[in-house]
Amino acid sequence: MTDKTTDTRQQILEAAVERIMHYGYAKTTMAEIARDCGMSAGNIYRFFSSKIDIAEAMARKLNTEINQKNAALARGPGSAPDKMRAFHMQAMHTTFNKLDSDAKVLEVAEVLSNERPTFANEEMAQERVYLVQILEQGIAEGAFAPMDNPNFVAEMMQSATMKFRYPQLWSRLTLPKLERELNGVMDLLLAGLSVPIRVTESVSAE
Amino acid sequence: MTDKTTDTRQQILEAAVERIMHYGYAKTTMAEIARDCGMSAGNIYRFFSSKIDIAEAMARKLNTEINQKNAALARGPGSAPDKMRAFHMQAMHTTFNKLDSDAKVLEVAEVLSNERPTFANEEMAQERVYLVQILEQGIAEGAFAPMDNPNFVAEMMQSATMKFRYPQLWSRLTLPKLERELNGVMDLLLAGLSVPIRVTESVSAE
DNA sequence: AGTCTGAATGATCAACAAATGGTTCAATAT
DNA sequence: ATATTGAACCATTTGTTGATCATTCAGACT
Repeated sequence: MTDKTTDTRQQILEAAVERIMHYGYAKTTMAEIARDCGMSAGNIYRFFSSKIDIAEAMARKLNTEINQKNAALARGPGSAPDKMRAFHMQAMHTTFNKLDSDAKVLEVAEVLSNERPTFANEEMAQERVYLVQILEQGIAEGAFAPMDNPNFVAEMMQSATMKFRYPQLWSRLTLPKLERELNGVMDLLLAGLSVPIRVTESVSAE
Repeated sequence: MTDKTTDTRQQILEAAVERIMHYGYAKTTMAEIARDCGMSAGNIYRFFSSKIDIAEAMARKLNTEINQKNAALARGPGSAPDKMRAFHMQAMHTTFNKLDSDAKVLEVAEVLSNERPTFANEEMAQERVYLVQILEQGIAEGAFAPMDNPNFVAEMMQSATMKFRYPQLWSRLTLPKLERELNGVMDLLLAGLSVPIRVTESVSAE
């Protein structure tokens, strides 16, 4: 399990995280990471096929923590509507604080979304797993009306709360104002979930 | 009413629109606009206090048309929920087509949102006037539950549909996919509007 | 007086040169 | 054979210098 290869991969990743968090992605060079690990730059390519791959691995690691928090929340106690609200509130707070405290994370996020467009989609899909759990709990408890396709509804919840994902990119609102807005939007959405939804046939089905 | 000053202002604005639409904002110089009007660059400043002011006037003019379409839609026939859906669908289509057809408009929009941050807010507020009209019609007809503060609810509708305002900035979705998503979100929101909303007290009131 | 110009100013931009840094790979070490 | 290096390659970035352009304003024109 703990073979040398994964060990070295780990070491490289740690060195990269250290530097990237301190100096940023662009300012961190492969040569520096290599020096920190006592190897040559070329050798890194036996463990990661590119610099952006290191960033992706780093982001995956960070997201593991978030996913665990989300899993705990989805599985934990409380009514489904409360959990749904808390879920989105937590997501907003997490990104708000991350972007607020160190801009280095933002830089990595931007580079990743440019170079690895599918990565963000994966994360969204993962998040939906937990949203669907909450939705299903709500249906079972009678708080939400039954629905054909919980995953689609989860996607709609994500769409409707998009503004609160990258708060400081859209608006220069303060956290309290964002909280009030998100609560307002959640009021509407949760009310919507409590009622059987008349599904619209697409204007232009594809 | 038609004094010379406003005439000249109009002439400058038209010349600017012509050039900006053709060559873009950055590539259009004050000297060129002045030449088109048969005057010196310095003289423009007797009519507009800066280049960005010209762009703002231009955007105001464009938005007048949009506002008229919105007013017509809000006042026109149809049930409130249908109109609410059509309203947001129209907004999405308008920006999608604008950004798709000529990137020049996007450039002006970007410069404006940087240099005149309050301008976009004004537009949003104007749009809300029409949203409130639709909401009030819906309440009168019984399609929407009564609400304390229609303007706040209109704001929430705007927040929840933010993703569909600048479609190509967020996602690389095609128009049909965006339509389906927006319809899904509207299904949720309209269902929410049909039910009396339990208003949440802010987690951290400010 | 009120209008307008064109030169002066300073900030931003473009273009080109130099250096940097991601990536590859033939040679070397183990 | 496998692991590692370091020089070489080329794309991107950085630094520098010379325009260009928005903006101002002292004076000219009416």
